[in-house]
Amino acid sequence: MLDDDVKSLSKTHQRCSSCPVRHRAVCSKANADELALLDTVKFYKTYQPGQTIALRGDALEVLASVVTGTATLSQSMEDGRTQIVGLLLPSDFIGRPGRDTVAHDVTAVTEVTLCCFRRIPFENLMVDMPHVSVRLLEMTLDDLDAARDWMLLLGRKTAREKIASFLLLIANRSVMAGSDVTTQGIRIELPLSRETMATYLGLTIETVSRQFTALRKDGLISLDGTRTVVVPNFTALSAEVGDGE
Amino acid sequence: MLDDDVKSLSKTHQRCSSCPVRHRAVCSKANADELALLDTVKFYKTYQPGQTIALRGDALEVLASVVTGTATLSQSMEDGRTQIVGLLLPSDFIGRPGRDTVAHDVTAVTEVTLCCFRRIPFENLMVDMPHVSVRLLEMTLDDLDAARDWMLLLGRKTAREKIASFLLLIANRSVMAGSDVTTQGIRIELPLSRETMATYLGLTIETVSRQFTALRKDGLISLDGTRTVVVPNFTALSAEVGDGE
DNA sequence: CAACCGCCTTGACCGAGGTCAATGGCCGCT
DNA sequence: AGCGGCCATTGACCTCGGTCAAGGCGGTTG
Repeated sequence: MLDDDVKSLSKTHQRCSSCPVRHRAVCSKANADELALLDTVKFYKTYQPGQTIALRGDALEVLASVVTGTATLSQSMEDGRTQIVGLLLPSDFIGRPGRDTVAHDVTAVTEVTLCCFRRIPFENLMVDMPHVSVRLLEMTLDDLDAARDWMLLLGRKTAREKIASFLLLIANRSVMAGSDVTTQGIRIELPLSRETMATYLGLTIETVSRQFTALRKDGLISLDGTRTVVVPNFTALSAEVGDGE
Repeated sequence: MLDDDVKSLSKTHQRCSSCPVRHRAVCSKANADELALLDTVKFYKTYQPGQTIALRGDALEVLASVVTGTATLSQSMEDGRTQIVGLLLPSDFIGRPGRDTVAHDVTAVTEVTLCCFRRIPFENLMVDMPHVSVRLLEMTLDDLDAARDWMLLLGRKTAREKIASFLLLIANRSVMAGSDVTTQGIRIELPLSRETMATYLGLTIETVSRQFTALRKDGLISLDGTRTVVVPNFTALSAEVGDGE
């Protein structure tokens, strides 16, 4: 994973103390000693939008935390049908200790910066970093819950419910990140194109588009350009999701 | 979780040495000391087919390994639409250390026997059982992979592909468990009713039924009663799955 | 042995969402 | 300004799988 031949990537080393995901990533519970250990094996890499970060079946040499940007985890069939099985956002962890191949394709959506650890040294250090392994188990359990919630969406929700669920997911996140909440409503930037959303939601691009216009005509959202959505009434949109949030 | 008031459950204590899942469950890497620790907090419980083992939102007081039988993990919407998000088979682990509520409904499909651990003592013991925590992380990562594979099935596969995938899943498992492989083909017992399969595959019961007859008419399977399937040509059925197995 | 019940199958119909194709905006480039 | 590329939207049509409804089959009960 993490192809070394790519021209566009930069390698820098940053202080953990100024890291934007210091308090949420796999290292969030690490003490000073543990951070010092991590520091000995970590390095940064940057990927451009659309760039492949890793392919299913590749040798798994590097584990990483997302520092900035958005990436996708996806799974494909031979005929090209593909399903995004996870969104990777800042603080999310990529790769699995104890495995030697990559399980899913990883692709950069925006520009992505990773904080990387070579796998073998990281695994060896894990026994000396109990807070890191505990945090990793915790994050993996969270990912598992998220994956299972998404299974309900993929298997049972209608197109409209899928779009509403997705918008609320992004809205919740961007509110947490401290974005625009005005009297006009909540203003959110979509990190994904229509096509990527479709791949995430198990829909086609046309259906995504049609549902956006349907929600707009029903007054549940308004669009400012193609990537900015204003949600005037959060509760009204929540009612479209189908389940109890 | 694990309702204590139910009449039909039995509580026994068994020797780990004769446990059928000793080499695959969360305790599989435990040494003698660790097993002795587990022994101090473990007890058995049995549930009848259809019985609820735990409900989403319940206080999570007990963690458990499935010893025998089949159970489902499921997620429901207010209007009753439900999706099975995981199958629990012998050696699978239920519950998550570090959480205090149940995340998904757990239901017995067949008679189920669990090897239970009270959560708090188990969590406290975890620090003294490194092999158990490592194994738990490993199993959780496997579950996550399985969940993500299932997302591809739910989001992108046709009804026929879903059924074929499911049959191969069960076939693979029953071959591993050492079941009937004759010159007539592989004989498999379905652990689930049509309805439960439908809930697992994101289909309706009618569609499941129709696809079974379609596969039968195409000579890919033959049915012996309603719960026994014979697969004469494993490779031919594999071709119906759509992806590279 | 008839009545019943749970589960499965089959048929007729319908509709949500996929497919195919044309059109429209936005932006950078010359 | 004009052109071309990319992405999004819209429309017309079709199909897969859902819905509704009617049996069928096997096992159990009186």
